[in-house]
Amino acid sequence: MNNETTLVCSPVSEKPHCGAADHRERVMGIRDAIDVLSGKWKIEIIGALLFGGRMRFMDVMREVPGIAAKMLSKELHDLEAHQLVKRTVMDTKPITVEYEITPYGKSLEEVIITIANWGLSHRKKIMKG
Amino acid sequence: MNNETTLVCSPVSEKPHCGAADHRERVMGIRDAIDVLSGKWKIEIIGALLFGGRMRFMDVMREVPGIAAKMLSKELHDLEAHQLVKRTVMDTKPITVEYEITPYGKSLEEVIITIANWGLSHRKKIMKG
DNA sequence: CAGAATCCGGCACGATACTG
DNA sequence: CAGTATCGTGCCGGATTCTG
Repeated sequence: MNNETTLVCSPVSEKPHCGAADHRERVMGIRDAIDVLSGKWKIEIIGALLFGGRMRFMDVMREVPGIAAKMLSKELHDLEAHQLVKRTVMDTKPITVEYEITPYGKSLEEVIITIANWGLSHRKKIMKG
Repeated sequence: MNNETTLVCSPVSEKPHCGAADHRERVMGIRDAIDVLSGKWKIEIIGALLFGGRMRFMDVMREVPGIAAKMLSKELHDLEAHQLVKRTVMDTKPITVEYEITPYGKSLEEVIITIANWGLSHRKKIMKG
């Protein structure tokens, strides 16, 4: 995963007259999205921040059960590099840091909700057997 | 990844009267969805099958640029185990196999489209910046 | 053509300990 | 509290070869 905000695929070389077979574009879109959201934790973290609002490191840990501090730290930095999350350091007595979704990160809300809803219905289906 | 169709999280223990803090459920949903869709390729494969319709192994390979045969085979089996994809063996002279999205797999269409669209707009943003 | 088998490197992820 | 540092491991995923 690059720190730089690059694209996975090279831009569309040519698209003479937008005809059929533009799934190619969709595939590229999927690839770019996966690139940003890859891994076991990113989507959960964004979801937590999205629905929990601005919160501190430890709060995020609580909202994302099972994640290790190192992972959370790394993923948050990745998300910050992609401008999806904003980090704010408060100089209180013991230093506190707050994280929140950026306006751009908000654009992921629909994606997250859609995924969460599907997961929930999938869970119900599995539980019924 | 389990072969069995299990859930990552244990079911909701109690939810007295659906009050606040039900992001917990959403987080569980996200986790279940990630579990099914994890990895670098699954979403792309589903997308290809969703928009490309029933097709053969080699066609899927063409639709998912860069994937190795082993990966594609493995991912397709995973998806089949989760009942998202159906495999059909035709006994032609050189054996051919066809893959297609199941009705249940269709339920992922909204998810995939949402992701693809976000990825596309993200791509545009990055290219400008 | 559709894949199974094998080999292999890297990194995603985890556990623990330490710091300001 | 909010992290870094360090160490270890599994498995993800790629390349290649073999089969029916």
